[in-house]
Amino acid sequence: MQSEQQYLSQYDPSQFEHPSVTVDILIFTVKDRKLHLLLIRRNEHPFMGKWAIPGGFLRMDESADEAAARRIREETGVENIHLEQLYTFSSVDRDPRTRVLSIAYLATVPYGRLRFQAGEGADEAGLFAVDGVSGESVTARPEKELSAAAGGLRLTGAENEVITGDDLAFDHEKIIRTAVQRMRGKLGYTDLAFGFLEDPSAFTLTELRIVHEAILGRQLDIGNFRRTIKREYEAAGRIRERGLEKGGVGRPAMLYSFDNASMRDLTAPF
Amino acid sequence: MQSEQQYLSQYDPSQFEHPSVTVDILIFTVKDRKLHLLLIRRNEHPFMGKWAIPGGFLRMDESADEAAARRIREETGVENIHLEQLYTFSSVDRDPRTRVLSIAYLATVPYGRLRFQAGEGADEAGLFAVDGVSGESVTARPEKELSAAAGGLRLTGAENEVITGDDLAFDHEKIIRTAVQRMRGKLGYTDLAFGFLEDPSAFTLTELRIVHEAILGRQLDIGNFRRTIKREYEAAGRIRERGLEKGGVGRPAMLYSFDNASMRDLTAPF
DNA sequence: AGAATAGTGTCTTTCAGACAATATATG
DNA sequence: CATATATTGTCTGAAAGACACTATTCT
Repeated sequence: MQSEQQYLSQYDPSQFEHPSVTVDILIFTVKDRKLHLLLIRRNEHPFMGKWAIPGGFLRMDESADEAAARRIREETGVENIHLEQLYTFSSVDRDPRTRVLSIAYLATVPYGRLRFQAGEGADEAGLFAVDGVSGESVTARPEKELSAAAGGLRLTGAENEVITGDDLAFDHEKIIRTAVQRMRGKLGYTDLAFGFLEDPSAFTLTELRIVHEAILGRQLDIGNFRRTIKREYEAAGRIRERGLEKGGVGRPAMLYSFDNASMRDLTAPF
Repeated sequence: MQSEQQYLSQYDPSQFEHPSVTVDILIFTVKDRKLHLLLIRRNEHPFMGKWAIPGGFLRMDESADEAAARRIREETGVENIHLEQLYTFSSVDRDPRTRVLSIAYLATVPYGRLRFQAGEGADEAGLFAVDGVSGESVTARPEKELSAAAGGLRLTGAENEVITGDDLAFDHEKIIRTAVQRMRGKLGYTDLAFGFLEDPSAFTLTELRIVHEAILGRQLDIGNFRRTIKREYEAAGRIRERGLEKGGVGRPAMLYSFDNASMRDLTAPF
């Protein structure tokens, strides 16, 4: 009988064929009261010239979480932002090169911290406003066919350039739709919105509301929003008053601070 | 300049090292008013003798969804059951053999349809009642360390055999906890519970409530449960009355039918 | 004063939880 | 009738949504 030691020393991982694994990161931010997504234009085959979600191959010495954090650092210079796993896309034919799995991550970045860096291949990067993901098409499985019409994703870039699913590489339209739906769904019972604040230690409730409105794609009642947030967060001691805002037009707002370390993740469930 | 055709024909997928990818399936069922999980005892290294979530390597010609469906068919003889992706576990050291990613799936199977088949390696299989997953530890990221104490997972098998995290292979304790939490979280706003009904075209509201209670691990108020279900499902035409139950003790219950095809999945979001 | 923004209060409806009461079967 | 199960109803308090009102700043 073999011991576990012996077994491990003789194990040959190359006896089976393995798929490639990439990590793709949906980098979201809020700018001009709207939800935006960072895409890069591919300058290589396949899908040369199309827009794509930034990503890269998973290295053998890093977990998917680590790979996602590394790629977002390389792509945007940003560190320590909120990052959560979204879904693993695995259709056999999703990449024409060979079998490629994609573990998709969702990142929330304050706009002020975003720096577009010329990527490795000097890719062109673009921020696109996300409109027209149907509010309720909460019904489909990500990997099943989502009719492009229903839910019609619209992305609006600089100089009002509008792109649609056809201008995206791979199955990235499907991935973007899944991500937007997930964000909307989780907004209400997670701390997702705080990841977009420029300064979580000094923000106004109006700023927080604007983040919520950008994600949901609709206006919220000012009074009801304040009441709800205060009940959920201030009563529990998770946000605190930090004195009045300085400068600006109109009545100065109360500043609040949120302890980023207390961010609830809720990645898998719910 | 190379055409896309040329590029693809010259692409060599073996230029990088690739991780192995497995699909693990958490097969849940409801038996004796309790949530149960199917585990198999490993008869090979590594973790020989420990209990594990059934799974297998992803083949190059199948998606992860297909692999999960295939494995559950092989393991239990069951087809056409509800299956959803849970999370992809990717820690570098989670498998001592080599780098192995696991895409975890969650399956909901009516107890009456479960058939234990002697697996490929004639593994011993066991159904374990799931107790003592802390109701609220909704705070952690699945891949981060979850203190084994908090949430203390307890699995009770045949003849009251109790096993804990130490008796499980790999990081499977973490995966099981993630799955149970996810089920609880999604129970309220998805159709998850219907996947456990022996006959979705003829069930009573009491049967449906027992499924909810098993998943949540606590009793529910009978009247309030009925009211809520009827509002959510009967008003929307998603369940229908199908006449009275026959036989049994006490007042016969109304039978309802649920159209399985209308199952809302909500895999990724929410 | 007027414009702009922040913040409070009130009314109504919806809904969840606790719990009581009624209905219909079997033995 | 007793027992068991199913089904309906009632009361209360919490919370969401619509909307009106007040407060504080700047120009």
